[in-house]
Amino acid sequence: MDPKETLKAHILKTATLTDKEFDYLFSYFKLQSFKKGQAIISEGDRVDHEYFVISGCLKAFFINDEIKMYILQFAMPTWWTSDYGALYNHTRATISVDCISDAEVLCLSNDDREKICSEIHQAEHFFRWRTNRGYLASQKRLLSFMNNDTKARYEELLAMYPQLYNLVPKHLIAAYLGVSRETLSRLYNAQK
Amino acid sequence: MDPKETLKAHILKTATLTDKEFDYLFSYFKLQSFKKGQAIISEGDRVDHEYFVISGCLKAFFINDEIKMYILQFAMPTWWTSDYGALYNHTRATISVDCISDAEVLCLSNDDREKICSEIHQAEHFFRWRTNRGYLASQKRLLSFMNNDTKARYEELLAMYPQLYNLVPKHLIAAYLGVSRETLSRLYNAQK
DNA sequence: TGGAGAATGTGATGTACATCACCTAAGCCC
DNA sequence: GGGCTTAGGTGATGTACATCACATTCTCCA
Repeated sequence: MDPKETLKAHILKTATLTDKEFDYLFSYFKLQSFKKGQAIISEGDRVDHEYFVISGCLKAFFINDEIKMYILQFAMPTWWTSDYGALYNHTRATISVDCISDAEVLCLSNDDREKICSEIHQAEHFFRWRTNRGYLASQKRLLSFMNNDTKARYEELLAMYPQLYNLVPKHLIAAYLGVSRETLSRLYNAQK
Repeated sequence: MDPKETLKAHILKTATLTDKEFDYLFSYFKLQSFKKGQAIISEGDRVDHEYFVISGCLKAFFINDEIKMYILQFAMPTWWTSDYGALYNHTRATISVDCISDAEVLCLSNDDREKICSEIHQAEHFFRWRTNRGYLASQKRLLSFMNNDTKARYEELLAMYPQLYNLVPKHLIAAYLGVSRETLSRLYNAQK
């Protein structure tokens, strides 16, 4: 899993870039490694990077009342994550990101992204497409929230990302589904 | 509320276009008028346009089991709407759009948008920004769903769009909040 | 390797909401 | 303007889930 080749394959699915253009674009990314449990963005931080996952698994989450955690996204290889609200609006982080397992990520600063987008039309095209995917996924999840009960959402999640079942502790799956860990436990232990 | 000037002001907030470029871009939009109650997109339709609201109010909604309706978005002037999933993936509509009041909209086809985006870098920039806004709004709403109870979400909605209170029947507000009309009724009639 | 913290299971109880049933009042249309 | 449709209110009842409390098992690192 070469970081550069991983990103290249990912971008070229959507945009048409010459090798030279891609090399230029790639020069703005920095590779970073994190250990399991390590924080990448913490609530209150200044946020100026977004992250492209090369290996491992991150979570982007929100903590309410200093008590309850809600997971917005599990970020797996070739996924992007950050606190995009804070990133675009230049506000402090309300969403945190940390590592569920050891992870390697490519970092890109907000300023550099905007610079690349203004210099390379196809890069702007790529980022439009990427945001669009995120928007559709978010809308789909919102509908699923309104429309399905917890059990259906749990099965939907595991059908879509079977790896999660072994990779992620159950209380984090509950935090993604928006239910208590007790409820989730009872759900899949009800034998019938 | 001149349609052309409305769109122009909207786009120029984000992108830098010459008058000539804007005129060219605008030539791809078609103005359409609809009556209260009229459908713009119905479930099962082929979807190839998106809509920019000039006047009036639309709703984008999903109907489950032929019974329950969930509202994804109220679309007011200068908002964009469509079934974007169907539009981008060239599938049949699962989300419908219709008119809560008489409305005027500017229509843009998916093909024309992509053409404009590839021809005018700043147009691509605009549409990236626009999608980004939608993504952030959708994520915020998702968090609100997980984190807040119905009453808090109701107050949040009215604080953000006070016009809705008079413009939109209560059972549609309930369908946006994802609760039954009875529950919503009891909520704000509880005197305490 | 043993002990502490993390992850998970399970019972008892409370509550926010859905659902069904029925009622009233306000548009709207020939 | 009389009847019909749509919007909205309210009671009774059921249910999915939260919460609290406690027990058990796993994991990992000093």
